[in-house]
Amino acid sequence: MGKPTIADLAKAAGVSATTVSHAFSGRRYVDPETRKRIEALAEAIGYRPNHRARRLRTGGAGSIALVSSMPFAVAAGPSRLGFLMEIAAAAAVTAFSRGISLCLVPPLGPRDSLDALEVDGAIVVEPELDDPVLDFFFDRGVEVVSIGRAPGRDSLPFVDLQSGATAHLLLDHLLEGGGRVGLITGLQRRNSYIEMEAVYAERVAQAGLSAIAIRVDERGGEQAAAAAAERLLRDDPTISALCVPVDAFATGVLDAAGIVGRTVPHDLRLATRYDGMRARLATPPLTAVDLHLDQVAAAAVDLLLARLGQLDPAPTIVSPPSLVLRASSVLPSR
Amino acid sequence: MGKPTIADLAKAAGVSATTVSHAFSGRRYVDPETRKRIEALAEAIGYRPNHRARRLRTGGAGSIALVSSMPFAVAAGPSRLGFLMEIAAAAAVTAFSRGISLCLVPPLGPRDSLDALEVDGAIVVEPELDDPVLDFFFDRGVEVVSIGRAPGRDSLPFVDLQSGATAHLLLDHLLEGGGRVGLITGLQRRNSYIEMEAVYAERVAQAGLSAIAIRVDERGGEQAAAAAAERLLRDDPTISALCVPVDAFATGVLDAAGIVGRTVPHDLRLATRYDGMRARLATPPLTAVDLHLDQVAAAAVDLLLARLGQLDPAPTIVSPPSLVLRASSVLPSR
DNA sequence: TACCGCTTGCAAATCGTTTTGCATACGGCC
DNA sequence: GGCCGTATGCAAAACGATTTGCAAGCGGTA
Repeated sequence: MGKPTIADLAKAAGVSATTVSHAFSGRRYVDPETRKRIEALAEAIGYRPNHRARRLRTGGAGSIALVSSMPFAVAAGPSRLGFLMEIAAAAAVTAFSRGISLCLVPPLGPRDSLDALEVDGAIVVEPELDDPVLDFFFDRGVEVVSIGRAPGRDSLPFVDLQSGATAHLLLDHLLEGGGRVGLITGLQRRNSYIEMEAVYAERVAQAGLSAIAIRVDERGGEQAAAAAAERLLRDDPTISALCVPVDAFATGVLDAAGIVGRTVPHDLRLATRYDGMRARLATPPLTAVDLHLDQVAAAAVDLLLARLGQLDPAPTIVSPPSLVLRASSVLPSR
Repeated sequence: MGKPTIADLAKAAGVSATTVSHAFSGRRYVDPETRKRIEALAEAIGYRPNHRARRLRTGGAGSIALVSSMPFAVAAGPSRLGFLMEIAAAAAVTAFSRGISLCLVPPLGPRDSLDALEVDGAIVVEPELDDPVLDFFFDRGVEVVSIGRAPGRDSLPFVDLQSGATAHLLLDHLLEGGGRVGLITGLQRRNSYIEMEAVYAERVAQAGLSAIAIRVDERGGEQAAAAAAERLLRDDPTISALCVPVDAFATGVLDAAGIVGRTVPHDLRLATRYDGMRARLATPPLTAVDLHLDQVAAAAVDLLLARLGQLDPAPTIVSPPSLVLRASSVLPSR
């Protein structure tokens, strides 16, 4: 016969299933001695409550989804993979410590392929404007929080990536080197780009400089950025620094700089946003921002659980972003 | 009132719940016209079958786990993160295309934190000898397959990482450059290390050379490898090439080479296994092996589903590993 | 007419919990 | 002794689907 059920355990302990249930849940008083006996017996016969039955009764799936709003692997090498996966790893750890599991959800393909998914809530990473993935979950009545504000959806709860502060860190650093500073963001309308562009416009105006900002389609990856940067650098030789938040774009720019004969950082200073392997291993290594993604991920999980009523709302603390200076933007002092 | 149930739909269509169920599952004939009506009505009232109820009845969780047998992030930067996450991304896509979802499971911490996990099966990535994670799932009666053979568990189904072939590719390439070739593997007993060491011993013997092989604790990461390599290179200046399967170790060796004043590839040729971002972005870029992890991941998902009886066993094809030559092991031809 | 087989549909059991409403026992109090 | 409140436990009703066994309708055949 199969796994022992609550009825088996009840029979063994000489009580009813109700009492067993109460003994475990504590929702009603059970004689301590009875409870002890039940617990010991449960251990002995190897009883474990059936999740499926419990969930049918109580509702709730016991899991949450982590969703990328972008293709996992863009054609030429995984672009946001590092970013997403660093979050995924941290989120999985936090989720499991809270007793729920984490489903990794690939970007929306054909609608129905996601029909199998059953989760209590979802975390969407850096949604873009009118992101279809948000509608998808809304339709299903699934609670959603985002990492990074969702443009055009002010009511959606989110964990702030503090893109404004990040933008200031990067741009101030590049601007204080003097010269003309350009900006390369993504074509998609994500909050981090929007804030970055706003701060850029403001700073450039303050400094009395003209803006040089272009957008590249994320799906083009490194190559698209390299091509765009090459054009930009040829058109405008006065550019002395570039702020390139997307790390894959930044390494593309590095290639472009090589092609047009500019040395980084001497002829072109460069900084990016996400401080991942890409930034650290680039040649030269890229100045970047520590976004504390592990904390962000943990905060997102807790925020979601709080909204689901499974956790008391206790705001997790996320450290402010901090600049990590590297050779790509720092001229060696002589 | 809540979401429509099968009873609501049945009433609306003027049939019984049974008929509705059969109309969807096709397990028994229903009049095509009736079925049409049911389907149209389902769409109209927004009926979607309740997963929880279905699962209680049929058994099955509708999801599988992907498990790392190592800490996600080892102290000094994610070492195997790239490897694991590349698999995770591909596995998620394949799993969802098969109508099941993928849970990312952090390495075993306190036992009970995994109690929430409910999956039909698990994929364990490169288990080591006596890996506790395997026992954990066996205890729970969860079907397991591994990526890379599980040492000491010959009966466990697995997707071959073709470590023998990989070893031959790397070692033959390094050996044909002449000189003495050393090997740095991991202390943990994973199949890929074991096979690599075996092939190494064989090849070195064939060539009439003496073996220089050391093992480094994976948990020490890049630094530990750098320290070990530095010692090795100082002790034995005749070493002309190193085969370092762990990518994080390989970049550590790169550092060590710099410290002892060796230029790669001129004074030391270097090759690693996993062709990830680390290998590609290192300076110089590292010769590596394309393991076709996307195919491996897809094959693992399908193998698991086949074992669960949810898929007809149709062996997925995994391309043989292929060498990716890069500057770390190829002397510029003059 | 009686019988058979085929098509189509329904009622009811089942999966294993949680939870509600009721029952029993018992002690204390007037 | 009668009454009431409290402590403890049980029976039974959900939860929403799947699946089995049975039956009605119907045409064809002997």
